[in-house]
Amino acid sequence: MKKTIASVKGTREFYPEEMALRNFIYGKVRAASQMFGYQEWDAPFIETIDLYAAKSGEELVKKQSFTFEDRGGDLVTLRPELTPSLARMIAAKQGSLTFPVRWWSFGPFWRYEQPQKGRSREFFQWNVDMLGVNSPEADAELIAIGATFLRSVGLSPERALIYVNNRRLMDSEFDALGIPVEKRLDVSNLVDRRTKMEPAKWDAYALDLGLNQTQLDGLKSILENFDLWKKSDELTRLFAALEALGVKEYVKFDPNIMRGLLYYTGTVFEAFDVTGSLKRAIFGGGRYDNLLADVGGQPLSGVGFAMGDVVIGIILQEAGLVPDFVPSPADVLVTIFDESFWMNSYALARELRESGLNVMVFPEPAKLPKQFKFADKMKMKIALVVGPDEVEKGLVVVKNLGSGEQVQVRREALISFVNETLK
RNA sequence: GCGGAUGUAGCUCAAUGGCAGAGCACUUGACUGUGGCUCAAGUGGUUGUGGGUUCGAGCCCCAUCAUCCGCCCCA
Repeated sequence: MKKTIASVKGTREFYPEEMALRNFIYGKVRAASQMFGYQEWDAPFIETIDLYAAKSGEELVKKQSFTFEDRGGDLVTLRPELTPSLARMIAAKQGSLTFPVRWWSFGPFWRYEQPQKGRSREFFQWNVDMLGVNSPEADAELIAIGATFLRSVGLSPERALIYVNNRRLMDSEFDALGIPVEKRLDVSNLVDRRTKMEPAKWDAYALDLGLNQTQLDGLKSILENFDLWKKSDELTRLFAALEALGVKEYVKFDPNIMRGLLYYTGTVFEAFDVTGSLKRAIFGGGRYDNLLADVGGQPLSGVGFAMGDVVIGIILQEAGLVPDFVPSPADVLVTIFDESFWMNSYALARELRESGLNVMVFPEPAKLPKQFKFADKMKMKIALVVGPDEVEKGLVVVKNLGSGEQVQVRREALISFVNETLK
């Protein structure tokens, strides 16, 4: 190992190959968002710690945020999530914005966690939100955007599913069991852990939280009742809308989906890779009714979801859904025959560029085999040679690097010939 | 914060406590106007770092750093 200064723990370096994956995801995310008429926006990457202290969980603020003192002595934080910034920005212009607001964003976030598979300290996240409409149909639209994205990257419903539940439905079920309001958070965590714990231990944990045996049995029957949604008007309307939107096959009701965030009040949903080894959610979101009022705005209901780039990137790669990496964005290499023809090649490259082609010229005279080898490694499609014979006769050699065929073309016909070859 | 594993050439990895190696990649040549295939030669190392044990450490011991996997947490 040479002595090099290491990158910061938990960050990722984007070599061109990784950058291509990031841009692939960004392109699909943008397409899905824009297809539904959402506007792109962004917030500051650094915020005061107070913004998160108000509403985000204590764990997030105290242990998982990159927080430091600026030169003026204020505590600032690299943003760990976007929603508080969204709430502030909406609240600040609440009187002048045209509602419903439909916004999407894709940008960097930081969380000081232990890096492992599917999780890094610096990552990109897609956020999509609609504010100003409170209806199951609006919830369905957000879910449809997520499903549209999954479909667009080639993840079929056999591969990825969105599980849906509703906080209000669960609350009324918990009421019926006589589970008091102050135990809701504990029960919520309990439900979240059900798939991670052995059944006997989970039972013991439940009783330990203060549930009695009748409540435990009742809870279990709720969590195993996949027809429970029929009791909820909201979910009945949600599924009708999902069918009309053409994404119903991606969505399943699951009473076990709770989501940790405190601010969700109605519909909640999470997408998972059904077959893969990765147990982490692809994206997740839900309806939040109180967020705007909590940051000082007028009460305003919203619904949204977020997707990190790390998990979806791994899934797409493992599923072979990432397009082949093309090293060079240029299709054409102009070789330099020798020093006396150097400027000749530069001028030829310029001429081709001005016609709209992406053209790379070898940077200096070198042996032709070396230049061809370079073009081959960069997976370029065409190499051009202008040597003494060609200049004398007004020709250019066009070599098709895929087939190996090469022909001499009159210089005046070069651009149309190259364009034809590239088709 | 806790636990497990791994650090040797640019990459993937070998090497009973006894001369630090292979494949791929790279450079050159076979081939002075043509890449992929083949063959040959060559370049490339403070074995993550710092200590210790030993006649002798890539290997054993201690510490430390980094990476990976899992737990916790997951807004």
